[in-house]
Amino acid sequence: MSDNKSLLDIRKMRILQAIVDDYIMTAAPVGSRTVSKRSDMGLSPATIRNEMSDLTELGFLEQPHTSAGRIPSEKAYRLYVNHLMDSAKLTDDEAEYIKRHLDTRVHEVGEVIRQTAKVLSDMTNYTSMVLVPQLSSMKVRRVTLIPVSEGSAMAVVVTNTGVTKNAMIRIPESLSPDDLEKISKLITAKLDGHRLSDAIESVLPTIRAEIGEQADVVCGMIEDIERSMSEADVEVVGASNILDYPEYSDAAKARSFLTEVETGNYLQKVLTDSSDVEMCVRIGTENDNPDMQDCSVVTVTYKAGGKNIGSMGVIGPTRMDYSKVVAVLKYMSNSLSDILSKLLK
Amino acid sequence: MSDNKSLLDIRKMRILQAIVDDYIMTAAPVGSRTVSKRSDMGLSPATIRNEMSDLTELGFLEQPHTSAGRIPSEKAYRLYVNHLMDSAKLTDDEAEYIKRHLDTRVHEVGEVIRQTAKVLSDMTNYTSMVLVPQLSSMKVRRVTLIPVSEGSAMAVVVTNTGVTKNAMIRIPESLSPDDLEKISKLITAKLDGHRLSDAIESVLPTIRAEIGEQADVVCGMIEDIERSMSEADVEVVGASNILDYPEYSDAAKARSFLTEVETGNYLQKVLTDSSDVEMCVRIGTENDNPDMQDCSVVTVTYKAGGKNIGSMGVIGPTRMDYSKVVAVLKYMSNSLSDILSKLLK
DNA sequence: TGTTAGCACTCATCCGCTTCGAGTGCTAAC
DNA sequence: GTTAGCACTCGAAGCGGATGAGTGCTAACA
Repeated sequence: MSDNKSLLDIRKMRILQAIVDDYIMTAAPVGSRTVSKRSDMGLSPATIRNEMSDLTELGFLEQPHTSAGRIPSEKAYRLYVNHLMDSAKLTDDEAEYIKRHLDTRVHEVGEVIRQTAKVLSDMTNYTSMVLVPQLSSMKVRRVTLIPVSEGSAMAVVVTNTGVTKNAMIRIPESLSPDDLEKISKLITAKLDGHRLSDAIESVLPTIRAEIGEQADVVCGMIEDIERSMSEADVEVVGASNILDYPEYSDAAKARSFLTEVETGNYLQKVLTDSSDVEMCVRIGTENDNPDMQDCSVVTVTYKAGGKNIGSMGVIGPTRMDYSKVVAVLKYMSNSLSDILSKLLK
Repeated sequence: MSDNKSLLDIRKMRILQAIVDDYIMTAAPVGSRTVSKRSDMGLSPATIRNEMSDLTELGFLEQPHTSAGRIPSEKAYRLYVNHLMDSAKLTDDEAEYIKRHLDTRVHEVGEVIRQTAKVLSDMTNYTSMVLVPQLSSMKVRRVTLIPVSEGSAMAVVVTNTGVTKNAMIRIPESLSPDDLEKISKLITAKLDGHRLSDAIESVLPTIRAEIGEQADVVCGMIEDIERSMSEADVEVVGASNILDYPEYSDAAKARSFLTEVETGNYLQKVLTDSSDVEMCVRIGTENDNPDMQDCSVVTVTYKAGGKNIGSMGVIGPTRMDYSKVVAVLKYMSNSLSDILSKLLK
């Protein structure tokens, strides 16, 4: 893994970097001549060729056929991401663009998340995804049950950070609106300050102990609520951007990508799995979903009040502009964290 | 419009029907030989050719080039939809499939709508869309305001049919949770039995008259709520199905279709515009959105308690299997109406 | 010993050519 | 009114040579 770097002398690394840079831009196999001209190393194509031959043998480059140039392997992208790419800063224009489009006057979390996803997709021209802040990590401040019809109610949970989520739950038909109001107050009193995920273990026994008769009903509701709330919501934008890239000009390939994105299962999995890693890059077959194995996924986390509360990411072809994507994501992570920190008091 | 029919004798109509049927299946220009064989009219290709020549002159057929077959024009699809197609019944298997997948035990409206969209898309292999039942047509039963953070609250509206919707609204920072509870009860009392859309005109003045001091605050909230609630929600499924059809093998074309579907503006417009027409078919340029002018959109309404409360539809290439789409939509409209009528008491 | 010019070789792509065949439209005969 | 026959059109597919980007090897050079 980290051996990769030591296997290569500086010259090989610079050549590899030049090749990856070029391939990311053009999507066409890169020849020795191009590298010789582009990299200002003052080496002739012949020399470059020798080095490229070595790089191929080492598994960093691949040859579509004898007389084409070379294209980077996944191993090359991995090295590129870890050591080679110059971590680009955003231009002033880009930073300005983000500032302008992430409207800080918006006062609803969901709206901010949607804007973030939109900006992310617009700036990178790849598919973006943002995990809506997850309740499980926050403390409950209030639970409200609203009667909807015979046997069903809507449960609204508000957290200490002001994030809300709601779900329909089934209730015994015998409960009156007044009963629900009482139960709301009871549950709020009991859960206030606790994490929902902890509630099952720590709070339910107390309730059972304190109120004899209807304890089962109330506990059942809390379990229902906990179950509904632990489902992750993901905002996805720009799925169709993938059609701009020649590697997806094959309709079947585009289709399987888009279908996977539409269902969102894998994206959700990636985002929740990475929601405690500041930055994470999955390249090609590092994705365990077969339909995503010629994509790369880059994710970052975002915070509120110094604590990770969600993550977001970008999906594109393995030949994506990692440097730009990383720069945009880092910037956006900070912006979103700032906004949410203010918004969530 | 209805002249179209009278312009054509029965034989021409049958030939046209055979051509459209064939083209819908194959997406390839249809030649006289094929029609002669497929339609059991006992006519030679030469005769068919004469008729096809007439049909071309009348604007029902088009010729990609001299030596190809003919393809139906939009005018032909229109005639086909209005008069020609045999309104297929679903097979027992298909009806069975729908029954099995529209789980009537589900007790949440949103879930039923999502299932409906999924089934619609799976059965037709086109893109489906379902308008979530709109509050504006229903009567309010309860409005609940839940404090979320300084200055903002969540408003949850429950209607007489048990449909719910919620929105974040801004509130004066001075309001306490108790104030909100009082206001909730006040608003509920005032709006109960009224349509939200009527509330502005009929109820606001009463409120202003009755409670002097905080009337402005309350009325402002009601207006906020009314605004949020009147936004239509659409569930879209199967956008990537379009890539299965050769007319969208061009990446640019597929892209503009998918982008339009992703934003959903046009779909929402179509569904709301058609939400009082039992069935509506828009063929090609009958769509006023330029990106959708080689699609067709078929919509139907659905009811609860005998009253239209929403609509759903299917989007595909102009060469879509209208007969099947219409059959599926009609069946689904009935199923969904039944389910919702029970669900919404 | 590392670098480079030179050169033969490979192979996808392009272009022009031909062939093929599906389909038309017209005419003349039934 | 219908149909067989036939010349004609034109895209699609197949073929062959030219093109050129790119390689790998060798031999000479600093």
